[in-house]
Amino acid sequence: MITPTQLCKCLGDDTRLSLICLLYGQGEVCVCDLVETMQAPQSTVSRHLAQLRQCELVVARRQGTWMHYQLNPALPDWATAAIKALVAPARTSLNISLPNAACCG
Amino acid sequence: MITPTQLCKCLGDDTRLSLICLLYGQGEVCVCDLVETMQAPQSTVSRHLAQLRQCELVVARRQGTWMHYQLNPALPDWATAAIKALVAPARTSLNISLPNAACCG
DNA sequence: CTCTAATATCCGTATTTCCGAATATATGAA
DNA sequence: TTCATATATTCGGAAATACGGATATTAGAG
Repeated sequence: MITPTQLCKCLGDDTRLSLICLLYGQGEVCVCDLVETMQAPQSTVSRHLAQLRQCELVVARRQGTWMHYQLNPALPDWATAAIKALVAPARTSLNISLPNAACCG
Repeated sequence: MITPTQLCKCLGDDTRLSLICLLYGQGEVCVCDLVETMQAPQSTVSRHLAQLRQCELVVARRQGTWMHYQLNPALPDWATAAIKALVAPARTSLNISLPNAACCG
């Protein structure tokens, strides 16, 4: 189970917090869309997604060659509350819009 | 003004999150009490307090030789909400009780 | 099987962060 | 002024973290 310190460590990085912002309220998003929206190297995005998966902040589902990520719907309430408080100001300060949906249908 | 990434970085360390837990809901606490309660070297506590001050998560008031710290009462709402969500589980996972009040009256 | 696309992992390097002893600063008392 | 106490800062080294190109893995198509 994730601890508050671990949650904050995970969210205390622009790339990872951006990913969380892109996933929040979006259901599933595939990696190629995240890579394109963030304009970051694929290996960077994938590495940070792995870290978010390890902390169980996100869950992944494979569909053919694509991987679809979403926020873990089973997070503890305190984690959900903290993320909810952070997403709106993070979207502003990191200049996050909605994820593109160009790669997979 | 603090950003969500900076807030999370600040809280993503056991020592600093413990300090926030000790200050939360306590009004002012002086450094000597924080040092004694945390059983950490004075320089470590002071260094982390300086970092929290720099992010404006806490404010300090000098009274003679003592410094009294408290949570910044003027934090943005989103930061207050995030901290509020984290303090209870952090107190559990970091085993934080109330600060001692032994050193200054 | 081979080829291609999507994603994950590896690896060396650069940067950041943390630590705590030692030292510096600031204040009040004598 | 000198001394003692409380706190802050400095410093060098250790550990953790981030980066991104190169490579590996996985799955579907042909």
